[in-house]
Amino acid sequence: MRQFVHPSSSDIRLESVLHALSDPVRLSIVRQLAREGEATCAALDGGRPKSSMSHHFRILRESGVVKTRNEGTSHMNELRSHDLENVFPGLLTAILNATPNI
Amino acid sequence: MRQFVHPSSSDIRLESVLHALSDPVRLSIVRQLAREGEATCAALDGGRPKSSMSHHFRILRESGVVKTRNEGTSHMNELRSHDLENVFPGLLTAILNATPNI
DNA sequence: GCTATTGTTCGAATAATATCGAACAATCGA
DNA sequence: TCGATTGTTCGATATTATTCGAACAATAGC
Repeated sequence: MRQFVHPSSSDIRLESVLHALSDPVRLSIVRQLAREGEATCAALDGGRPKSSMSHHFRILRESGVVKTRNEGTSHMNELRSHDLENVFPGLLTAILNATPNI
Repeated sequence: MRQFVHPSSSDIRLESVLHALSDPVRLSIVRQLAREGEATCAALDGGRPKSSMSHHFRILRESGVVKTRNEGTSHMNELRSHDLENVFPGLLTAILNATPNI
């Protein structure tokens, strides 16, 4: 529960971002973060076990999609929208504009 | 070697597209198709075994990224740029604009 | 029809991911 | 300091992907 791995902007790889976002659970996390700005892990778990969510947050973090900071006992997550826009202009926007499957 | 599975535009799912493009081999196929317009499977194999490539082309086809048509004994592939643009505006452009990793 | 060419399909081995309970770590408040 | 709360890490299992040789299918040309 110590320091998180956050790649620097220049280390964000397109394949990793696409892989991170190709999972339904993670994509829905990202959509919710886009709506709400930031949220704790618990607020995003949708009833899933903590260990599963922790895994998904790690993938999102290590791919460069999400930034996590400590906030007391909880962890606050936000999208790295600016960094992503710098590295892959238009990508996150296009993904967020896509209609979620019915 | 008969009819290929090509989802209709409305059946193209974002997760599937992202997953298809999260693989380095498939991403490089897509980049090459974007440059050259269309190409046969053989022209895109980069020396890899045919069975491996056939697998990747299937993923690209079934996710809706690529359209394959018979052309004699060979198969001609092209990006479904228009369909993708309609369903996920800006997505393919953003991905193709991203600099390939060095 | 025979042969060469181009891909697909099958099958099996290997690798990578996902899922989740249980144990652990860090912080807050009483 | 003792719980309670919030996540992470570990370990084990299950599912899914990747890779590739070998066999098969379709077409073209002779």
